[in-house]
Amino acid sequence: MTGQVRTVDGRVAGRRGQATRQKLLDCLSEMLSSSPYRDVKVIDVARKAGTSPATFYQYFPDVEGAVLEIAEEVAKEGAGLTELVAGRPWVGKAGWQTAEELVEGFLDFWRRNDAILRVIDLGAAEGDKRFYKIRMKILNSVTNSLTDSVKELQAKGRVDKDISPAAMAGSLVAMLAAVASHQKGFTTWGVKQAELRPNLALLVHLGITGKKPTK
Amino acid sequence: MTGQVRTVDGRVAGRRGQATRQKLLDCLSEMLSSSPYRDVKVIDVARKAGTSPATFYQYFPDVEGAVLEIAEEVAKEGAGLTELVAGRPWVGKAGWQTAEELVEGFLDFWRRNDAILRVIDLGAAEGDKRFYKIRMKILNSVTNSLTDSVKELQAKGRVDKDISPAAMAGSLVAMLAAVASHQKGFTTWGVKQAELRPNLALLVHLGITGKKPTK
DNA sequence: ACTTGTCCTGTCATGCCGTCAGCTTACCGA
DNA sequence: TCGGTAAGCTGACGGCATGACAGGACAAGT
Repeated sequence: MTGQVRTVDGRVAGRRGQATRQKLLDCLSEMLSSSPYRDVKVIDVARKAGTSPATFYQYFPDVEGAVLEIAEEVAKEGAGLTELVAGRPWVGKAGWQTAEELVEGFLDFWRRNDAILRVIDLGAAEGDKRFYKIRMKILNSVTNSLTDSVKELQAKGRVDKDISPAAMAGSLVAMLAAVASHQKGFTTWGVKQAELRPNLALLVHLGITGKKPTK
Repeated sequence: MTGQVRTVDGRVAGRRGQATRQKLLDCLSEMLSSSPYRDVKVIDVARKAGTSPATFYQYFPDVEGAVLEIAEEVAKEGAGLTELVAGRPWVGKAGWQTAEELVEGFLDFWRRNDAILRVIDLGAAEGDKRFYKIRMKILNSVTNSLTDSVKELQAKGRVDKDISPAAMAGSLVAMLAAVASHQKGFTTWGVKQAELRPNLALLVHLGITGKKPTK
């Protein structure tokens, strides 16, 4: 498990090579934000990076391979989302704040990386295991924390025994992800961000604790 | 607004032509279920339909054009989802049943059409207005009904005034759509359908009425 | 059989894909 | 300073999908 970056044909990449590789990744990332995934061509990425298509194929097997690379990076960042839930309280005013900050943090993360997350989502929905795994990695950080929170509340008798912590957490996280990826849609449809976030927080709070929050 | 089906070059299609066209749509539909959208090629669709690529281009400008066609059909079917909410009660046991049936109906609809809905979702998320419009058409049928339900309950004083009906309905519908499109994901992850549906119904009920259901 | 209009396909220019051999560049030890 | 070696890059090529066109096949009416 060395951090060795290798080319497709097995050579180890040096300083220059890594720079080129990174530049290709950056350009691909940018292209994903500005044009449909389906239309992203190797030749365009290469041109944008000021290199040739052949160079691209030295570092990545194909476009999807490069996308997976970017996705892994985002997944690493996403692991930090656990902080939004782990060890936070779910009672009283503090509980409401937990819900609010979770929503806030989640939506921001999604907006920062929306292009690549869209592609991950599609790949996962289409049944590609690699993308599915990455999606899990990102969402699990929050889902698992939320699942634990529910279990804890159940143990204390504050939440009904008959709800499934995993299903509840998964549903809520799926909701956050879906709303996040259609944020623009909501706004053009007439729902303002200012209305959206409190509502999501309310739903999260209701789902986890089963009670209305005390603001 | 005649129902006239036309070829790309303007001629009206006859019986035989319409049959060919429909066959191409069917084959495309099938291909979308079995392979990633990105990899669907005109030549494959044509081969599967027992015809030539040139024929495909007589009826559709490109793959996306044909996909939009299929999407419109699904949107028409989706309009019927209003029935799951319109005029249904949200109090007592009947309220719980409304929530359950909504979840059930929604998930079934999604599973029946998951391939095309995935593509619509992607197109919408990528900012394509045509796909966005279609997505709205499908989701609005439910969202608007739910929005009305919330407004009604607010008018009766049964729901807090400070929640935005549109944001709440939109969030819940987005959740249903997201969970639906990752149904397989949930199951391979260890959450059973039998757990998932009641949880979703619970969340819907909580979101709309603000109260736990009486089962 | 002939005509007319619909329907399909063979073919072609174009452009992207993915690979390879071979050239250039950087690093290093003598 | 000077090769030697490995990293890094690219031109060029066969292969395939695209999208356009003209012309052949076919059904229906006369």
